[in-house]
Amino acid sequence: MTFQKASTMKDVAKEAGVALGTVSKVINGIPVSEKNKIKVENAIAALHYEVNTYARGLKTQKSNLVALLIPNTHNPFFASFADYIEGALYKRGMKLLLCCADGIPQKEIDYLNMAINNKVDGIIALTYSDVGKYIAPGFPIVVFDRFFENQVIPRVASDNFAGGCLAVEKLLEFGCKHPVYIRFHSVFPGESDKRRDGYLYACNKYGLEPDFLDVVDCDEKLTLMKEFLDRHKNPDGSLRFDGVFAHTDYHGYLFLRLLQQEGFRIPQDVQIIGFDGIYKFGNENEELFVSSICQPLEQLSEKCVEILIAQNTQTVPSLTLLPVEYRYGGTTKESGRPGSGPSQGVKTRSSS
Amino acid sequence: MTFQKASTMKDVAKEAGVALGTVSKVINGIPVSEKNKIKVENAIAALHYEVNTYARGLKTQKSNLVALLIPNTHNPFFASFADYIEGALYKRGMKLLLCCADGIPQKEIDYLNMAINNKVDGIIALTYSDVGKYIAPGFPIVVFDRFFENQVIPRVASDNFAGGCLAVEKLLEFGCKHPVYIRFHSVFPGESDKRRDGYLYACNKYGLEPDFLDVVDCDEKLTLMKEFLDRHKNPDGSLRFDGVFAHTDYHGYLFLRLLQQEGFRIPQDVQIIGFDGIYKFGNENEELFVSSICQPLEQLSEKCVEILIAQNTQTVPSLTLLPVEYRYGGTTKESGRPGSGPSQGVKTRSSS
DNA sequence: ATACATAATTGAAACGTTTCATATTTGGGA
DNA sequence: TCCCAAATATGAAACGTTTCAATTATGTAT
Repeated sequence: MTFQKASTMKDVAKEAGVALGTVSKVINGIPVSEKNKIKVENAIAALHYEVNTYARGLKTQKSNLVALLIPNTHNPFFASFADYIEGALYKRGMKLLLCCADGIPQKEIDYLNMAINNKVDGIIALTYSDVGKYIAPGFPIVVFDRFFENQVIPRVASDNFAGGCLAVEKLLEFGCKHPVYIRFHSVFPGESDKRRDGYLYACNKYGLEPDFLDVVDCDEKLTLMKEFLDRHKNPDGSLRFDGVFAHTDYHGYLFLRLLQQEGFRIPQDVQIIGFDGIYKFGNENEELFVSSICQPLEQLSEKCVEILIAQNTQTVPSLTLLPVEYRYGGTTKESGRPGSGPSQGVKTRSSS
Repeated sequence: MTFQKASTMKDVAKEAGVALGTVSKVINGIPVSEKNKIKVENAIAALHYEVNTYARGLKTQKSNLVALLIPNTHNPFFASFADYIEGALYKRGMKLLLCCADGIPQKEIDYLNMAINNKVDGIIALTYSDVGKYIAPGFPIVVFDRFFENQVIPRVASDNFAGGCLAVEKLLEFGCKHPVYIRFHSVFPGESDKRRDGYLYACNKYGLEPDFLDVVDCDEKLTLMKEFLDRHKNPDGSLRFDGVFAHTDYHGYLFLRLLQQEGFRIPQDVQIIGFDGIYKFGNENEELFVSSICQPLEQLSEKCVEILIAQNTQTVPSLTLLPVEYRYGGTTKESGRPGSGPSQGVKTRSSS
């Protein structure tokens, strides 16, 4: 268990009494006579030989390293995404370089260059800037949840449009007559813009009047929500809407609190459906913050890795959409759930 | 912006009309005549030269890579820790290899070896197994929040003992007469065990009878809590405790819900203080889940990186404790806060 | 103008792999 | 026993850096 001097393939070759090339073959699983294979394996064990990643990388120009470029891991959505990506890579013997660019375009570009310098085999990006513009054509990359002009780069995302429809349909199913949509969006376009399209489509389909708050994200979210709320109050104090489709669970949760502060009961007076499927404490056996259109984050992550790797050997679809699903989170009037809490079993992920 | 053929130092030397060694000096910031410096810089720019990490690593045996070995990033505590570590490394021009071992000892050891094989410059570990046993003496490593026999490895943690005391003192300050302690612990020892010691010490100091639920973590947390609760009910249905110090915010939150389900009001009937300082949606401008003894996670992360790097050149303290602080999270009766919510400004981290 | 100390530059060697053209071994058939 | 094709083994070259001993340029004092 000591790593005193770090033995090399040359040492192994000498110890085993074979040539360098033979050792290389054994290490890389290339057929070799049984006799020599055993000699080499014994020598490797005896010397605690470990492949030197740098020497190998220098020759092969492969690293088994993938850079994940995301804004941060404080946000539970990104955090879980990172975890699933890590797992998907680990299964394949690959490693994850974590790059948190805080959503700052310049930092995203810096990281991109750093990753390329470090000879990563590929990049999975959830960025605000159009990273495609800074990547050599053909360099393996997958973009998650974002939409850019450059159609060349493969993208993976949830079916946000279907999610927007589903949110409306669920609200209608649970008895809503007037679902509104609330959104604070980034200045950069993204796949999630389709949630709005889905909402609008569903409104049209079911003969509803679209009604929404859709502004650029800012620090005055509460003020804007309050104004929206006030605009929708009848003279008698009642509301002119009874359902909310929030662009994200977080927005839904903010609105939930505001409504509660104003004395409205959730879900009795107003039902809320968010988007993402964020669990409290990041624990999938916990409650959701709000009823939600849940993104299949684990499958999305798996897909990202799959497509990243596949593009080395084949052409991959330029857009892959995975289906979303509605899940109860306490803010909807589901039949059989009179506002009661969810599961009782409390399994925890490793906790601090 | 094309990376056609990836030029080398030799190309740069030729282009600039200088020797290889001169190019190397310019790249590594070693003094060179102004004239040559300019020639080389121009050539580098002209050829879009980028250092090859593998060639460099092969010579220097340095990678500027640090492995972070944690259970996962779903848990917001670990997720934020990872983010801060990433930031602290980025500031120093270093990169983060993210290793999520799910708290499985064998996986932790596997990752450890992988990291060493990949010639990381150091490891920051938040593990369950005693990784020190699998590391060559002298290999740069910092252990966060864990306590192992092997005193040789530098450890960083919050002052858990002081935190345990502080929790009791705060509960007393807010009017509690009988604070209990709730904990579901790992089978592995850790620095956080000191929270219990702090609780006991404070009980003794203030003449209180210690009273706690302290069992190994399992899936029956709710059942055990319910039993604990029932054991502490008076014949009239009132409780024999009025304050709870929960080992983590999560445990505090579970107990909070249970108490609420049983009809107790928080904080009027029972006050709760957790530990960690977990924000909803990982957003530090959001609410805490419960009032909490907060770990200074950003400073802790910075300290980990600092100590990891320092040990290359100097002896570092074997244990570094950082102070914790109490923060209001809605589950305590603070003067001036009659159960009202916290801040109104809603700044968000980059959100999906 | 010369000598000498100092500063700057040079390029071969080495880091530990993989690759591949060449050499050696193997064993089955005559 | 001998030959030959097929299978296996060999080790030099190359990957792109850094390092360092040797060389050359520079500038100062005489």
